[in-house]
Amino acid sequence: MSQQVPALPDLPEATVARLPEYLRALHHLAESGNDTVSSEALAAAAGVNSAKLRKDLSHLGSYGTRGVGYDVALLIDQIEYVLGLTHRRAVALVGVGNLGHALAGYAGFGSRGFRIAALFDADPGRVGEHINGLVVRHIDELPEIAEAESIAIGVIATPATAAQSVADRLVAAGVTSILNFAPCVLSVPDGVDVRKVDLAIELQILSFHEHRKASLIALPAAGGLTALPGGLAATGTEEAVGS
Amino acid sequence: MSQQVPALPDLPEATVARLPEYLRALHHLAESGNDTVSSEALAAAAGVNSAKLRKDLSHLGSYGTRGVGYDVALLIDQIEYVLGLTHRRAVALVGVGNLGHALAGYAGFGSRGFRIAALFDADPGRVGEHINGLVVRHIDELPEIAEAESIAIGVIATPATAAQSVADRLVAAGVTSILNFAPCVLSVPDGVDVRKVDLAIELQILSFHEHRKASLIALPAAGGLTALPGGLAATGTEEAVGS
DNA sequence: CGCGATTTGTGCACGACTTCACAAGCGCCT
DNA sequence: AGGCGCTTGTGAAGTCGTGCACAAATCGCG
Repeated sequence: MSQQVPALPDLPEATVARLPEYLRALHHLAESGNDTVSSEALAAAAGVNSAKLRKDLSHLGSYGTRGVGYDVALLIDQIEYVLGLTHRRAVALVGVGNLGHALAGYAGFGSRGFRIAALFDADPGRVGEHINGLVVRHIDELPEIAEAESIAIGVIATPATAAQSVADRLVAAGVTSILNFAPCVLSVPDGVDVRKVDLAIELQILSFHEHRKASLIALPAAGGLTALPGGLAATGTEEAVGS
Repeated sequence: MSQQVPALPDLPEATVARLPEYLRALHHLAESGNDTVSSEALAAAAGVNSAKLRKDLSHLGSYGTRGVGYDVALLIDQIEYVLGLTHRRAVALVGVGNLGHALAGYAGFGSRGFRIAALFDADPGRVGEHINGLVVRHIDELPEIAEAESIAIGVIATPATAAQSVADRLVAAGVTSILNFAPCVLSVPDGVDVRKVDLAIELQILSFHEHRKASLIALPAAGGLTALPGGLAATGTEEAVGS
């Protein structure tokens, strides 16, 4: 018939979340001159288990060669295709305060498939400011610019109080994916994806582990000993990069 | 007989990751003058399912009242205790570039249990700079300052090339939790926790969903299309969002 | 040409997390 | 006091993700 390759396999979310990590590791390997890589080596570079990596890659059709490994360049193409990175996606950044300023200047976006196509803010005092070669527009201009630049992804870096309203305006302007840095829950229509990054939450999670570690030390090996699975004590045989 | 408060229950990781979200929602409710809240209402405010919320809270001893709900103030205390937020934790921030600068000025840390106690950079040109009331120190000073300030949490906002070396120095200085913004895998000894935030990865995950949505629209019901490796056909069939 | 070394792809069992559904508990009203 | 409505806490079932272990496939070499 016509096509062999499935258009876009339904990938497990967990796999999707790891593909970018593999991609980064692969680019690194390619720059180091590697043509092929084994699942073991790539897994180590990406900080995961090799079986998991093979299963992840198998979901997207598997282009490895048994006894040899994966072709680095081919795998890069594969993953970039699946992630939709075959062209640069235009991104709108709303909120040019402290964090937004930094995001606007972050080189990592440009080098990994994205182009910040427009900056917006609601504060007239900020409109007109030049950042990294872009001029800050007023948020009222969002609809036209989103249309003109084919923007489908928006980043919210405003205070939490403004975030929902900005999200609504982004959606109205045709944005269907939002990355939210504001510490609040956004409600959006079906079909719009939201991912959230909350810096304080990350620290609070670490704080929990600090607290737990401290309390474990405070309570020596006395009575309880509880349900600590097997001998988590001193397993010298550690090799995987922990995380 | 003796202990009223369970030392520290073993919480599922997924639960730990949601507790900060509940906490934020609770603070919001408290400011709005609510004394009690039902699991349904709190779940909505935190963006989760109410059964999940109840199960999460039940893990930490459950202080709800049937027929009424949860006491907001009590629950805040409970969660803050479990997360180890009963005192402000000192944080060291390494790397005062684009992103580090923004993080140093981010008010959300201060208002949610953390105190940025020191800024470090390796670039002598940056040492001495004042940011938000703090002076940037050279990274060589890390050991003494970490000791003096009892710093157990470190944030890495350096380029990827420097991140592993910074992590090693943080660990050597007694840091046991690291929040890593550099796009690379860190390897650390057992007992040290690492969390990673990669801004480009978040966008790439959104990009995948964009790609999938676009391909679903492009393919009404038909089978596959899409050329793969050899061609990487520059599919001009991408969205046109504004329609 | 066949053999052994190597590495992928995957069936399967296990564990973690989610969701449903409901009994048990609590306060309020009569 | 007793019943009723509301809400929590949780058993149980279902879903998802992980990791092991091994057969299948490929390459290099004698």
